Amino acid sequence: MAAPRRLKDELKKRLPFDSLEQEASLNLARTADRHQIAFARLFREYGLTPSQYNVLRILRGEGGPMPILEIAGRMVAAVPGITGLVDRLEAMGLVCRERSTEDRRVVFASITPRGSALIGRLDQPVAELHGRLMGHLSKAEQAELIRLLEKARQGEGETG
Amino acid sequence: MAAPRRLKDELKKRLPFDSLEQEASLNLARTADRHQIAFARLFREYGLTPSQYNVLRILRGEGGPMPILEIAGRMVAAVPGITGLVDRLEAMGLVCRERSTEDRRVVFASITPRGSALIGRLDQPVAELHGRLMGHLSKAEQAELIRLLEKARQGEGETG
DNA sequence: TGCGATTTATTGACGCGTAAACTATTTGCG
DNA sequence: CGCAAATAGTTTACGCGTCAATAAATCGCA
Repeated sequence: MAAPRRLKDELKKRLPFDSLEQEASLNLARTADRHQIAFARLFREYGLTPSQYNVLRILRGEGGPMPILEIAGRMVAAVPGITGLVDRLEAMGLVCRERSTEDRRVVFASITPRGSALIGRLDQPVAELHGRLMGHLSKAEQAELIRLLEKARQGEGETG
Repeated sequence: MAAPRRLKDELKKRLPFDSLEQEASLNLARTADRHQIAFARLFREYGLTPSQYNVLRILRGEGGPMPILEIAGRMVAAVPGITGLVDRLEAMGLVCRERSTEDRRVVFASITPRGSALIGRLDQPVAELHGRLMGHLSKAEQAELIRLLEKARQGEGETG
């Protein structure tokens, strides 16, 4: 896997502070982490984790029952994690499961009125937090940030 | 905690897609996640998790023994998590612990030669991955992205 | 000096993400 | 039809992050 011998191999110790790419990369990670923590705190006030909120948002957006794997597909999460997530949301009464009659392998989940009410109460605070975290960037800056982030996401599907 | 009654409360259902702030926020989260996954895959090839690599980098940068809490302080992680992290790294022989003689509450950790060798082997691939993830942005774009991310990090310490 | 508060670190409980193995159901191909 | 392959979901095992509680050592102040 390692690249064949290169001069750079000899120099790889004590680089000054690597590269602009690395600085951008680390800034991205750090900023996202900070923001994520702020959201996690908000959600916790309502008894939810970020993942749980995410599932509820997806289900509300869908409007009706949705195969569990499709929920997983819209999240960053891999397949197996979704099971326990839905388990807990079901135990809280925020979603419900039902097996498909057509294909009995498929399990649908949908948001309950109670779940809907809960994230409804979160809409306002969530919007305000988005505003607080990003609002001191001008609209032009936000648009440029979005453009750069989208571009930054295009360089990561090509090694696999 | 909820803001007093506003017209927006009545309108809060079925917003089109909220705001530019939200779009920026979600782009940030999504992009960082994708990149983080790419790094996690790389680290796993070397038997490390991102957090473990992070600890090793910090210890290498420090050069010598370092109080465990100071390691935690340089990471996103909260205090308690650092213990198990160092536990495992110690079990792998990549770091070692030693109690301070001056203040016997303090536990120092330092990187072992084996730990140093391991992340040394990672320097090149890590740099290459940074390059692959960010390299298709021009230098000017990277600099602008860094600026915007740093600015985006300034709006999140003020609620308490 | 002595006792409570603070600091440093650890432990335990819980939720999440990931990989690997497994079950149940459906599909496909001979 | 019948059995292998694919698909949907779950379970298990492990590592990490967070909170709450605890232990050990030190500090601080009467």
